[in-house]
Amino acid sequence: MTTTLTSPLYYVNDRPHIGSVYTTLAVDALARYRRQRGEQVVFVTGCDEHGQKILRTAEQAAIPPQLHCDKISAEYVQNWAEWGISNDRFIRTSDPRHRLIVNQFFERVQANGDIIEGRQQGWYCVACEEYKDDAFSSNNPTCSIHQKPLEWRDESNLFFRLSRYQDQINCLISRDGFIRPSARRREVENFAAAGLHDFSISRVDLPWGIPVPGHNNHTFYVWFDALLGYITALLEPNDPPDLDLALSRGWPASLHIIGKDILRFHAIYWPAMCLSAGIEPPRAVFGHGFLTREGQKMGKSLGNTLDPNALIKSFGVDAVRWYLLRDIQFGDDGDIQQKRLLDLVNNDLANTIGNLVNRSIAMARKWFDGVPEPNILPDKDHRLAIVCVQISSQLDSRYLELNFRSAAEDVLLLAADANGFLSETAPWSAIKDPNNRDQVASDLYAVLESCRWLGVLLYPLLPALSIRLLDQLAEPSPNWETQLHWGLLTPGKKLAEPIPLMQRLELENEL
RNA sequence: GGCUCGGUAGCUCAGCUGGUUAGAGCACGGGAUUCAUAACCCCGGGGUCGGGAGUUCAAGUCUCCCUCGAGCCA
Repeated sequence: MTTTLTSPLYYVNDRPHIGSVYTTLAVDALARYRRQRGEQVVFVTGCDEHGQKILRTAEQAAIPPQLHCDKISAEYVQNWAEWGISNDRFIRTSDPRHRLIVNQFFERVQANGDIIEGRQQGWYCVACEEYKDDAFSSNNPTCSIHQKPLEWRDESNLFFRLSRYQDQINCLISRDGFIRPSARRREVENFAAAGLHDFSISRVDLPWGIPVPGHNNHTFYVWFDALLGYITALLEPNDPPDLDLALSRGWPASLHIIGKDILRFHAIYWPAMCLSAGIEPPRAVFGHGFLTREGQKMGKSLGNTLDPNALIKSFGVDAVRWYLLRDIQFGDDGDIQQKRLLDLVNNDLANTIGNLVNRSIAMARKWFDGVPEPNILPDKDHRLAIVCVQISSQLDSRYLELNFRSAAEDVLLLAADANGFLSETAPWSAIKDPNNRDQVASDLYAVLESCRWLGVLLYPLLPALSIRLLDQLAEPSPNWETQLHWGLLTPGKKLAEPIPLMQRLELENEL
């Protein structure tokens, strides 16, 4: 049984920005969690490369569109590598195999009688790649999102008969857990309740797209082919481009994680397309919120965008990843604040967790030359053992809810408990009396074992830091199925000198 | 214009089906400690829960009106 998780396929109109990093980090955390829980995960990401907007961008740069796409998608690939993203697939919709999958899919939809010819008239926003229904009143129509003039279009297109799926879509979107978070469900329901209209799936005289079989001059509308990228992506590297084969590799997707702006495409259009082709719709769609920066929308015109590369350079991957997942309720909008990023990273990662590991190993080395070996190992009733087990079981429901914030807080609780335990037992005082040596050994063992749990539990949120932590305990595996048992840390084992897990960040210059 | 979501300590937010003196983290102030990355631990100040009216023995929690913010649809 395969679990397919997807990020959006990012539009290559522009370089990767913090918003796509955010989404992808979240999918990554979930994917890592699911893998640790023993699931066979296919984590899909990639690029959406067709459409008029891409063509124009390439024209402006005076390069062929394919070259433009190659450049931008290469940046994405490199970016995800730098951020440590564990995607299993990276699909590009200009991939030749994708074209054949789209054709096969289209044949099925057409065979089902859901493709009709029609005439599309209206004001079109190239930036949105969408017709705007509300522009007729104005005599100088502009796109409310992009503040750019709309273009009048009057062309005969192919339409997908979305209207036939009204009932099935109503039923699907009212299903509990299909649209998440549930707060966004109503919005989609209202849209559907207003009546679903057929939508055009082809463009005329737009060379940068996949040709529609049997219809000269027509290429597929970007969205039609882009969504299908989720299925093409399931093909393994040497698979022939066969739709059924692709589907057998992990369809239906367990979850599409996307920004709230494209919820409608994923919750209505896409499932209807699947139904038409006789394919099961995705199981669920999660629309997360948008990020602002210091209280302001980010945008190129405002000149306040955050460059992902600059973030890595200034703070490092762990710090940014922690901050985004830890401080912003996944689903809600969130505000990125530099001071808060520094505060939280320093408090949580450097002080609470990093220092705990550091002091524990230092004590163990100083007095026991490694992991202590008490006469009786602390057992499952030890207060820290109870906390470890309780928190790890709680984490399952956190990830089920995609509540990364609470997951992070839970893990933090364990570190705080271990710190509190150290203050209470004060090994540094107790050790002065030789009679206490065995008790100190036992206490320190419990703390080190808790550190090991910390490392394991932290893995989905902070894979790099998790591995660094476990390395210092000479316990390399973050596997949740095998490692979440109390007492696996080998007594008597030598430990190397601890290295701070996370350097405290200094407030240098504003980003 | 219709609809959705939100407005709780300086900041980010918890507060389930209404019920003891409204909570957490960060920030801030004080204390304790020295194993540790001046880290950890303890204590504290700080909120008329956006505003108003109503229902109720009792409302941050329900109803209505207003206001502000984000968004969907026209």
